[in-house]
Amino acid sequence: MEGKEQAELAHPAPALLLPKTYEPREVEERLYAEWVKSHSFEPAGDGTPYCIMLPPPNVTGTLHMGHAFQDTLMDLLIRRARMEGARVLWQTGTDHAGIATQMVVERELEKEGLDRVTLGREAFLERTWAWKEASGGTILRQMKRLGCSADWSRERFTLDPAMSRAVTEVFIRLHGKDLIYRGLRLVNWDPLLETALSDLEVRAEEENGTLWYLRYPRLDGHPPVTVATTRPETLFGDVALAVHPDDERYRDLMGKRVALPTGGRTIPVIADSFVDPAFGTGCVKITPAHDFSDFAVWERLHEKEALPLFRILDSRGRIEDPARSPPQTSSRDAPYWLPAGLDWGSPELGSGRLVPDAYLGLDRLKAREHLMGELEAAGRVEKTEPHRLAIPRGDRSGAVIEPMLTRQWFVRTRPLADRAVHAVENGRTRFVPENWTQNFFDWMRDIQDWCISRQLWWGHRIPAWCDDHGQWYAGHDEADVRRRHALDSALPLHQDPDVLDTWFSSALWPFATLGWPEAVPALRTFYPTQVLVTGFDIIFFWVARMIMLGLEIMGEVPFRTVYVHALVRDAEGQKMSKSKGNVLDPLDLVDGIDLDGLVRKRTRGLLLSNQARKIEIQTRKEYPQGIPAFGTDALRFTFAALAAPGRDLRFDLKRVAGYRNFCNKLWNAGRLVQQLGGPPLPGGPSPLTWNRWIRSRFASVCGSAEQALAGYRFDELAAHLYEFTWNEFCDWYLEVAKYLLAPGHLDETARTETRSVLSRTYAGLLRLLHPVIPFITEELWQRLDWLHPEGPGSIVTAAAPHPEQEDSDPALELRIRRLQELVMAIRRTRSAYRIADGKRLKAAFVMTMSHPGEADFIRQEIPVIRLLARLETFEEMSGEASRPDGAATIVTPPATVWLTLAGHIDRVTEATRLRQELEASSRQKALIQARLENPSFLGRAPQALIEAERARVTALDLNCRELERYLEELGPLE
RNA sequence: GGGUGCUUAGCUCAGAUUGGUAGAGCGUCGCCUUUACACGGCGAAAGUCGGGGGUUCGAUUCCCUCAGCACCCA
Repeated sequence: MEGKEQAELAHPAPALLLPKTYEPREVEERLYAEWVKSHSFEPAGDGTPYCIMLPPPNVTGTLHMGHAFQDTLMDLLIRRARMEGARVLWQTGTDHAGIATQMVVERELEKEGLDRVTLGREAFLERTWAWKEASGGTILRQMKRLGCSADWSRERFTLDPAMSRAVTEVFIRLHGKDLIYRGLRLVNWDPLLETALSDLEVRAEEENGTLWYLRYPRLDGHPPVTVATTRPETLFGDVALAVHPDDERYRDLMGKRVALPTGGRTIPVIADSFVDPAFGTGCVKITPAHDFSDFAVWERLHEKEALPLFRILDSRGRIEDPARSPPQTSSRDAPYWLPAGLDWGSPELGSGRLVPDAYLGLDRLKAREHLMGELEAAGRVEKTEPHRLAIPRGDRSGAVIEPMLTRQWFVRTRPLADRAVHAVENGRTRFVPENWTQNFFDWMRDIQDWCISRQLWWGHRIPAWCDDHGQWYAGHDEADVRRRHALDSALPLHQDPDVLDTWFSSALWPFATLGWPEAVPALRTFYPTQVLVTGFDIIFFWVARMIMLGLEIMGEVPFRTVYVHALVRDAEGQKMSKSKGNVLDPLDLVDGIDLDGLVRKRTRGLLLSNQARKIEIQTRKEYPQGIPAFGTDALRFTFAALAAPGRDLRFDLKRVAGYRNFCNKLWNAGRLVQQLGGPPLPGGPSPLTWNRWIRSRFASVCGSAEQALAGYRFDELAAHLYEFTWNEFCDWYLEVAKYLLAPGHLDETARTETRSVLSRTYAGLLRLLHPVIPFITEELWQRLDWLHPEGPGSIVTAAAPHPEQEDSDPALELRIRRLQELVMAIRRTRSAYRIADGKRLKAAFVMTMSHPGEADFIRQEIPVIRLLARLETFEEMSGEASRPDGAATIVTPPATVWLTLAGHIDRVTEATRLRQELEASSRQKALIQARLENPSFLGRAPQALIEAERARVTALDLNCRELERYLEELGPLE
């Protein structure tokens, strides 16, 4: 850079100077567009591959705080890796979210007076695709506002043709290895959505229910037996009563038959130790098609006891009678099983009528009411009592889930889970924090087969065809099926109408997005990926399944590390939810929102008006001013700072304000650098104390940052960056630099050197901060382009700063720390006497006995100490000197200072101040002395510790004696 | 019922693979329009580290136990 320009830099024209306050909004949109335009986010170079898979958000989704948090952490890792020179891919895309999306479109249809059945499958799917094209990109657009540096050119959607091919191929392979099978089993059935759900899509909450005690008449003339149930309406599906084998009360009942309380059908009484004799009457009804534990009993005993199995609810949860019209499902075979010798006409099955006419077609709850009325009237109800029970509800629809007997497709998880467990045991994948490993093992050891068929239309159609004998074949299409299985072209085949669980395709995300089954370079380069960043709530939904299928299909785990983060909650620790009205939209924190806008947003679409009122009141109280615009960087820094290991994190708006201030601080440091900084010269240790010090501190913070990142401690990373930037660089170095660079304090060489170190350190700091706060650092980087003469360019691809060994100077750091303590002690004293900062005081000092060697250093730094402690003079006195009149005494390790306070000093304040310090010191001294007098301590504590404690006592003792001396000099207080 | 985690300053949270001196942000209080920044500067107050017991020379940290809270599984 030319000398003339340099001079201008030191005194930039006002127009060129940065504005006083950082204004994020304009900066962010402009810079993001530039980044995308210059392909900054696409893999480049030939460095080590580094890949993160974005957990694909639902196409129906909008960005919530959890996403924003997660996205920030991923972007931080990605940006840092890019600056390390890695070949970086952040794979992005969305998930088709079968149920959620279908619900959205069905609701739209409903408004038009249509429904999907009248529309037909083809038209419905067309409609859904149209919706996806129009509205499916919301969440990805929002991610861009957060600065996410994903490779948008590689965006994928789980229903893309290429993804579908991968899904089909995996299905065919697993089916061929008998890892996918079709089975008659109980599944969780959502009667509102009319589909099966996996265990994980069901939430059980305790609700108030009733326990009904029903009388089942005995056929042997004894009084009826009483059975307690929470689901009386399922009695039409009863196939037995069960008691505990050791239950003496029912000894004479075992093996006998009883009648149902209505309808007259008879069932046997069987013994099984699963029955809890303490629950109800100790005798329970067995309804295997509608209860998971009853089904387990049936599986154990149906052969021995000749128990049939049939269901009495249809897909919408209405009573049906399998004896009259054997039930149909969407698949080709019926969900029932009859033992040899029984058919629907047998008397044991009600001679063709399991269910009385009056109940047919009634919804299950209606049927319950009706039935209880009837039984009450017939004297079949002994009593009812209130009962708390866990009610399962679909996490999408909220409907009460029915355990329902259906035929579905399942993944045989046992062998896959075993390999996944091995992979984690062998460290091929590790969890961070580690304690999730145990959680993962526990679930994997107990894993149930995974029901992957869904009775929906929106999704990957199951690539399986059935012939008329119930034989199933998998293939890419019908022709492929015939070819693979050598089937005659005349054989009629019907494709399964169902689709696959969305999570099935999500499980293939890590390799399908990279191009599998094609052996493309991206797949070779980026699989397995480095790290998966995810919440613990989907470890089982997604993480475990990706590991299982990754191992099965690719022969290798999909990621080396699983970083499990906490879930974001509101400031009170409540889960954020629309119905609670405590949701924060991350973009409202970025751009700000006024109070009315916020209220409108939170109450829109709520069903209950009193709920809306409550939320409005609460919102107006909590955010009387609405939410100010904090900018993306402030939000990102907050997320990083909150990312301590743990299960949940409370999100407090005040934190964001604090980090907005931090950004502004950094910005204004830039203003000062703009005024004082000079062209950065090639490195090498500086001859000047403060320059050497800041370089040493910078090296140290670079090291700490590296270490924090390696351990995924984003909170520590944020703390280190914050601390260095504000409390070291700004508070000390910039203050000193201002002084040093003022005219007349340094010779030309030293000036140039100092201006260089100032610029070099600030530029390094920007690079260190960039992964966390990309926008402001890029803006500063570009506006202060002379900071990086090696080329204009964007900070996105600048090199990450690393600790430079030659910069590190721990001895100097220690000296400066003592100097800082001296300065702070003087400031404390000033503050104790309420001296205005503007007032310059005179001070004198004598070096303390314990640090005579520091004298030269302190002498040399007298001008800086005068500046920092706001002293007019700071003169050394000889060791024998005594306190000047009207001076306060300050005792610090390197020196004792007399601060002239003419007019301010008063003996009471002074004595109090000194006495307090003396008390603190002697308390500490006594504590350590006691320890040193304890023979067990001397005998057993490590020698180094003992030495250190002795040294401390000596220092404290010196300190105390000094203080005592000056107290004495003050004389007695009257 | 089984399991996991949490309890540290007024609030929100670090710290515990390695036991010895308790940390941050916000808030509070005092002083200050010092020409980078009032989204600022300087300073201060504030903690029996949930209760009890044990191990240890020494426990906020390790072990046991109790209480409260949260979540997961049945």
